[in-house]
Order: sequence, then C-alpha cells, then structure tokens
Amino acid sequence: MPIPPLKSLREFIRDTLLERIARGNLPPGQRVVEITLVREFAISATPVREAIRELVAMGVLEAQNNKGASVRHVRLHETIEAFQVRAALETLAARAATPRLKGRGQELRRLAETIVESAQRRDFAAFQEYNQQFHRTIVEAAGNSILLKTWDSLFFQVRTRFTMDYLQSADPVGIAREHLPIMDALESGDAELAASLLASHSNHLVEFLKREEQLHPATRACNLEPAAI
Amino acid sequence: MPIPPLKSLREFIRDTLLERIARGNLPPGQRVVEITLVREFAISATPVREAIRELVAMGVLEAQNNKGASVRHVRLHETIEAFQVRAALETLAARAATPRLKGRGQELRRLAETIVESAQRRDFAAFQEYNQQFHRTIVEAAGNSILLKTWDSLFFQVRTRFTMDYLQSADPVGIAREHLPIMDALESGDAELAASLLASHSNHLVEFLKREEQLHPATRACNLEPAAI
DNA sequence: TTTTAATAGATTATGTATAATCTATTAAAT
DNA sequence: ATTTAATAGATTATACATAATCTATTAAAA
Repeated sequence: MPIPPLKSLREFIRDTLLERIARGNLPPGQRVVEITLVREFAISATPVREAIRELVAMGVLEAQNNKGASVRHVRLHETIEAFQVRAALETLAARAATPRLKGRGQELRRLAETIVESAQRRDFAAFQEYNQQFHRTIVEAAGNSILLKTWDSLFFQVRTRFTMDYLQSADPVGIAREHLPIMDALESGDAELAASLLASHSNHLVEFLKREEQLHPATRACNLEPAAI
Repeated sequence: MPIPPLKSLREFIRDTLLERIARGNLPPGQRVVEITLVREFAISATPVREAIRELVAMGVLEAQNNKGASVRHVRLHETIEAFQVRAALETLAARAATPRLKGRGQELRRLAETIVESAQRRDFAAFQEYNQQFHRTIVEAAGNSILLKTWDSLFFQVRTRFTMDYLQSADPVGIAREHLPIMDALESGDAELAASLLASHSNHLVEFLKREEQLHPATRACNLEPAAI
C-alpha cells in the first residue's frame, strides 16, 4: 500500500501561505506575522517560522533580522529580467527536448489549441494557466532536472500582473497562436527553428514590458496576479 | 556610521556549516545532526534547525521528514546538467554584458592571466577560484540581478570533484587560455562572438564529463571538492 | 544453522511553552 | 523641536515534551 504522505505542520503552513498568496488573499507588502498564524491554527511558533523561512528562501516573502516577513513586491523590472532568463533557459530546453518529443506532440497540440480557445473566450486566467503548462511541458521534456528546477524557480517573478497586462493588450489571439508553429517545429524535429521561435515568442513579451517600463517609469504597481491554482 | 551587521545565531550556524562543507570537513553523505550542533555550540535547537532547513532549501543538504539531513551527493550527471544550464545563462550574460564591458576589460584581463598562471603552476584550487570569478564577473556585468542569482544557485552542483578532474586532464593551460579570446571579444564589443566562444568553452567541459559518464557508468563517486574559500 | 519477525531501547526529529531580545511608537522632558 | 524614556508588539532563543525512526537483540520459523 502506498504510504500516506503525511505533511509536517511546516509543510502545511507553507502550502497554505503559498495558496493564499497565489489567490491574492495575501497581497504584496502584506506582513506575515508569526503570532497571528500561531493563533489562527492553534499551533506553536516553530513550524510557522520554518514555513516563513522557507518562503523567504523561495523568494516569495522577504524578511529582515528581527523585523519579520512580508509578501514580496515583484517590480516590473524584475519580471523583465526573469523573462529574459527564462527565454535563455527555454532555448536550451527546445534543443534538448526536440529529439525526445518527435512524433508525440499530442499533448502539446491539445495545450496549444486550448490556449487559443482561452484567448478567444478572453479567459485570461485560463490563458495564463495553459500557457504555463505548455512551456513547462517543453522544459520537462528536455530531461534535465536542474533545468526544470531552475525554470520553476522563476514562477513567482513571471506570473505577475504585468504578464496579464500583456495577454490582455492588443492581440491576445495572435499571441496565443504563436504556440502553434513552436509545436510544429518541435514535432517535426527542427530544434533550431523551435529554439528561435520560442526566443522570439519570449522577446515579444519582453519588448512589451520594456515599453511599459518607459511609459510608467520606476514606481509601477507590482501585484502578483491571483493564480488559477 | 555603517550599521554593524549582527548575525543571528541561525546565520552563524548556516555559514559555519557552509564553510565546513566547502572545506570538505563535512563530506557528501555525512549526516548533519541537530543535537550534535546544539551541544557543540551550546545553543538551543531552533536556530540550528533553521540553519539546516535553509541549507536544504539551497540544495546543499538533503532531508526527509522525520529523518534528518545530510550533505548532498552531487552526481556526475547532475554536474553535467548544471553546466548545460550555466552555459545557457552565460550566453545571455555575454550578450547583455558586452556593451557594458566595452573598453573596461582590465579586471577580466587580470583574471584571465591569473587563470593561465595558475594552470602553469598546476595550482588547480586557484584555477577553480579565479575561473569562477572570471565567469561571475561577466554574469554580474550583464546587469540582470535574477540572472546573477540564478547563476549563483548552481554553485554547489558546479564546483565538484568532476570539474577538478577536467582541469587536471589533458591540457590545463589550453583550457585556461580559452578565456583570452572570450575577453577580447567582450572588450572589442563583439557580443555574438563572445557568446559563441563562451558556449564552446562550456561545451568542452560538458563533452569531457559525458565521456567520463560513459566510462564510469552510473555510480561514479561524487564528492564536493574542498574549495579555496 | 540461517533467516525472518518482533520488540525494546536509544537516537533523532518535531512540536509546545515560555523567556529574552529587539523594534517602533508614543509620551515626557530638555 | 529634538531627545530621552517607557512600553507594546513582534522576533529570536531556550528548555522541555512528544513522536517518529533506527539499531540491536531475542525469539520463532524455515
């Protein structure tokens, strides 16, 4: 029988906080106070603190010595940087994934179609979600566990309101359709084409965000988009 | 006056453990037992536990629920994966850093020369150290803080005995000299040349490690090289 | 005899309760 | 107005209790 994967209290608190942050219940800047959580869940402080520290290590919370933690603001500039890094990672991913994906592109095809449909329905939460899945599938297929972990670590910087702004701007369906040729290239085994299509796909987003940065210099608002987890 | 950056006990323990691991005093697989550290430093368990958890989050230790932590084994395959990711990151770094480095290459030049000298003296610890500095300088110059943080996060997977094996193999001075044209390209402002030279520089290492993997399949030893910190 | 299973004791991790320390805010004093 | 003192709130550290895991020994079975 499969062992029941008991969560420690630390893990429970960590996941609860992550969920609240993802849903937007804990907005950026919101303080995360130890004793409040202790009282809410009627447990002791140690697991709460460990959970908070873990989220700090993940970059989801920020903390200073003796001053406690709060939900981290992700600035527009940070999102731009994160997408530039992600693009570099996905170039590697495309090259490594292509030979492994050749022929079996059903999953990607379904995702790409779902993304286009979501865009047509203007269901941007679904767009975000399936878009994330599409890209992650490629990275996963590369078969490099460190690549995957590194890519995953950018989640919080990437899934922001700014990204949502991009999807809602100008031509959502056009953006969604960019996934189709990427998938074709992967399926047909043309690694270099897949890599360069993925790169310019990311680049469109980066260019949009850089224009935003020009328009609203420095202190642009910076909220995490409530995710559709 | 510059505020004295008091370390918390957690930070002290964390840094102490990191140092011991880097020096090789705590070899891979070695268990890191809470109560032992508690007794050694005559403090309470909480800061020790927090330090351990932080190192687990960093990937330096590994832990399971209710079983404790130990120094993580880095397998050859993991080092290969990490260098592939690092190469992708450095491609981005080279492109972004080139315009910012143009003209002011003194620092890189000094480092590149020091690397060659270290190779000639067969001082491989120094080789490792300055090599790391050379690459990090480029990544830093790219001016993308997330890129830098991501690159840094690969440190533990990259600084292994396998890397040392590569430096000591065949032609150390030849490997060291590969940094010179990279530096020239950066200084002269040829971003694409710098990027492709960096890529093949990494690639030589990856190819070597893959040959090692063929020769010693699966269960190759996997120790962290005592670093010259 | 060898292997397997059960169990008691030791070791270690996890959780609780509380004390000490630090930070920031407000009120009093210069 | 600026500084100092007092205080409340929150973080960090301590000491202890409980629960999980491991180890070695013993008993039973093959």
